[in-house]
Amino acid sequence: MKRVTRLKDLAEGLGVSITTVSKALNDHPDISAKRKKEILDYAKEVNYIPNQVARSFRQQRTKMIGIVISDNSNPFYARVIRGIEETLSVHGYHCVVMNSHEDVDKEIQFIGELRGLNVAGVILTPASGNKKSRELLKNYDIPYVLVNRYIERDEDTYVVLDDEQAAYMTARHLCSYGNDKIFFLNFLPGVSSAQNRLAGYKRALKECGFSYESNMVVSGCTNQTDGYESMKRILEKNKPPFCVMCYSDYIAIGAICAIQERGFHLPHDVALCGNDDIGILSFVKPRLTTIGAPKLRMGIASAELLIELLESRQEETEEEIKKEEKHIVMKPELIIRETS
Amino acid sequence: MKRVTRLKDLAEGLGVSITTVSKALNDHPDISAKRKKEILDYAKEVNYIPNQVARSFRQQRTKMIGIVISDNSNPFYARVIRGIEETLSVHGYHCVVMNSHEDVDKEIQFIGELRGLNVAGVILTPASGNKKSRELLKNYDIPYVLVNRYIERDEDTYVVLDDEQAAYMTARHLCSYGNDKIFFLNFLPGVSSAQNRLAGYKRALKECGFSYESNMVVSGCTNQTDGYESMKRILEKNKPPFCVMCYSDYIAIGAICAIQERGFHLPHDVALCGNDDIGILSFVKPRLTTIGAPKLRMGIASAELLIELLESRQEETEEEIKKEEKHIVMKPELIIRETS
DNA sequence: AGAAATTACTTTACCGATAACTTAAATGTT
DNA sequence: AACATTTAAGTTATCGGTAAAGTAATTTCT
Repeated sequence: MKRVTRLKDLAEGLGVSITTVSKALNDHPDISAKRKKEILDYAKEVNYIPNQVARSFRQQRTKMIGIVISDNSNPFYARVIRGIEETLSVHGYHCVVMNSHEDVDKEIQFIGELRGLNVAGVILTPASGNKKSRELLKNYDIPYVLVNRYIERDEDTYVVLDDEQAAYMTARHLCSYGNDKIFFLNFLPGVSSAQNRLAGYKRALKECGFSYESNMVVSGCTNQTDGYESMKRILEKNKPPFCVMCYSDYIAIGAICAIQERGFHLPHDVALCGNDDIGILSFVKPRLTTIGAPKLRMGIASAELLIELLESRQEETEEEIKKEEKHIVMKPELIIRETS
Repeated sequence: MKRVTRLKDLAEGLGVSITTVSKALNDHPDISAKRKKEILDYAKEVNYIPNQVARSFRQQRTKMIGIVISDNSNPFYARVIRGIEETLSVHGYHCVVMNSHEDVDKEIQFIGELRGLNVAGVILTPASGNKKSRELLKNYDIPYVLVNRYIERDEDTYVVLDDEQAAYMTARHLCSYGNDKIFFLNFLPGVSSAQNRLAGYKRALKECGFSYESNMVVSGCTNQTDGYESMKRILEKNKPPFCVMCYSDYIAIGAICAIQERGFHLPHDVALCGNDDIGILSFVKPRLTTIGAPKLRMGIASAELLIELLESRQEETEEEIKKEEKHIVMKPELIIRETS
């Protein structure tokens, strides 16, 4: 079987020019309906697949989007990524996913690599409030959307959860236990979501007439092990009953493990809440009280925002670069189950 | 700041030819050490990033690898993908990850898209034993490695777990309960790993003198919900004590939920085993007995195999395409915890 | 009817990098 | 010194597609 991998092969097979074939495949009005059909049929018959590399090269823009995420092994991001991918694929885009593992230097390196790949845009979960990433993206003139976290509240285009509200709801809920000890196992302090959660936590305490004590907040928990270790340390110095709110379900699982190991019961001795509502835990006992986040919708929304940016850029002439930044803040939902 | 995005800009800035710059950056022996340093320094100073699209186009091969995985939201694959990505990135490759969601048609569509992207190679978790995917990859002349599953035992290059042995070990372990009822919540029947697990299950039963009854095997379980529903149905017709082995930890979690809802206890009433040893569950009570699979190593091994294929292809002249297929079968490890 | 416009194509140029080929100067050999 | 070889460049062609500019043939308009 002769290999048909180029427009040239199609053109020769049909006895027309390369441009005619190109225009026909791109539904250009220059080509008559009859010819168009003829060419499309032939292309299909010989299973022609256009060379995206050549096309990207010629057009100076690819249909590739870079996704820099802090941790793809977290089912939370797996859902977000799925939303992104499915939305982008409808528009003919593909994704290169990179894992920064919360490392800003890696994040910066990845942005450089994505620049080299001439990606059309980037969706980024910034590893911290470090402005270098934004600077690079602007410098390289790559449209971007931040997801789940922002670098600065009033800059950029982003899709986040209302973290302040999420933490506020959780803390208010825990306050109802009438117990003034509410520990907070928080995430990395440089990250916007962690900062907003802390703010929501403080607001709830204040409203409920509890005093904020910084030694009740543990910063820097990222995974189950951190949750487990932090909880163990808390249990060494504090006797239940008390409450615990966790930045993520992952942290919560580790904390629960430590609590149960000590022989305490949820929610009787310790009332505990997670955050994210990752799917697998809905089947695990004790069923975790958590904050439901619209993970898939966050992914979809950020992809849609990015596509908007890309399309507006197509239309606009050099003069009028309308810099409309959009901030989408999604509503959290408190899901009360068995641990509180 | 003047934009320096092309070799041409570097060449003009330095007063040398484009080719000289290209050769210097690629460490070609033509260029003198002095000039090379001069060019490299300048390129670094102005933060030149080579245009991979142009390079890929010219060289007719990209540094992009397609990964078609059946479900990236499963932490099992998240680990495998991480191993793949980290290994490939060392060799300068990037990854396009696509989710087939166990749908062969999507898988086939993706392979076509990857062909259009001119990927250098593909790592694939085939959604079934359907040979079309292999045919396409061969037809398109794309080097590929299968991971976690194969299409046919003696074909292709693949990295899998010894599923037969994994199921055998699990079933033998459960046989020791002296209870002749061992239910098996298995995966999709078209998938090699599910077939091999069934074979291992049968071998263990036979060795232990138990008879194989097909109504004790439930096929087609893919997630927690399937595990939950299947277990519920089993409990309607069967009274504990009995044993259950699950194709995955996900299925196991669903099954445990159903068992506990009925008020039965693990492992006293029901002894149950999962498979995969996904990280999050090591902190969940009751701690699941499972099969440890070297997920990261499977990813690394498949990436290394693919790179081998790519490099051998570079060296070999058209005549001698040495078709060495490699099959890597990794050893499973039984991790006995609290559910058995 | 003759000019203008439209249709349906073809020809040409080009995107950025690199491989193959060429050239000029420096160096080595007898 | 004459010629061969090596070194360090520069020139040219090219990958596959598409945008822009050209060109005949046909249709429309006044």
